[in-house]
Amino acid sequence: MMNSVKHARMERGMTQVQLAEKTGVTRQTVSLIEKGKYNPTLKLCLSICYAVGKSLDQLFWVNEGEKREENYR
Amino acid sequence: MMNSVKHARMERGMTQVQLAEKTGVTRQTVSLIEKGKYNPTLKLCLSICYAVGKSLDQLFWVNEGEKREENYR
DNA sequence: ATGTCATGTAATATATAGTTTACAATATTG
DNA sequence: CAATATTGTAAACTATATATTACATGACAT
Repeated sequence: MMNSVKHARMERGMTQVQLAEKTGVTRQTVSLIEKGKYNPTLKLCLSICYAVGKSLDQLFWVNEGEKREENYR
Repeated sequence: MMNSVKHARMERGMTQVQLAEKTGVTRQTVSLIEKGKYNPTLKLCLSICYAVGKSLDQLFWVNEGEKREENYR
């Protein structure tokens, strides 16, 4: 469950605590999401998007060698 | 929690049952998500994306009068 | 009319996302 | 170095996403 939340957050010069406050969630939750150790809710994903000024695709779409289905698009 | 899952599914000529099977989830879950009554997991959102051949932004980004934060982008 | 098919929805149960508290580890800065 | 800020992580708890079973309804054939 890789994502680019950490990169986007640091671009904005935000700390995990600040992002957590802004998204109404705990610092631990932010940490685990950045580490890819859990599977956030869509609502939370959107909150994070708003907080760091990125879209869902920019933050959570896995472009690399990830397990995207072969017959996509 | 509006989204365009239903529209995308019908474009593909899929039934709720088929989408449910393809995403490894229950028909009821698909129904509730389409009705906007539930807040799916990122993993499930991605499964749905793959199944109907759309991106996260295309399916789950709320462009309309939704509560997107004023200072986005 | 009757028989499927696709969908909406409710009740109860289970898995897991997110909280709380707490401590450790690693920057970072004086 | 010491002091402080930032992050990683663990255990026990709470909230909620999802499963299971079940019933109801409308569409559309036959």
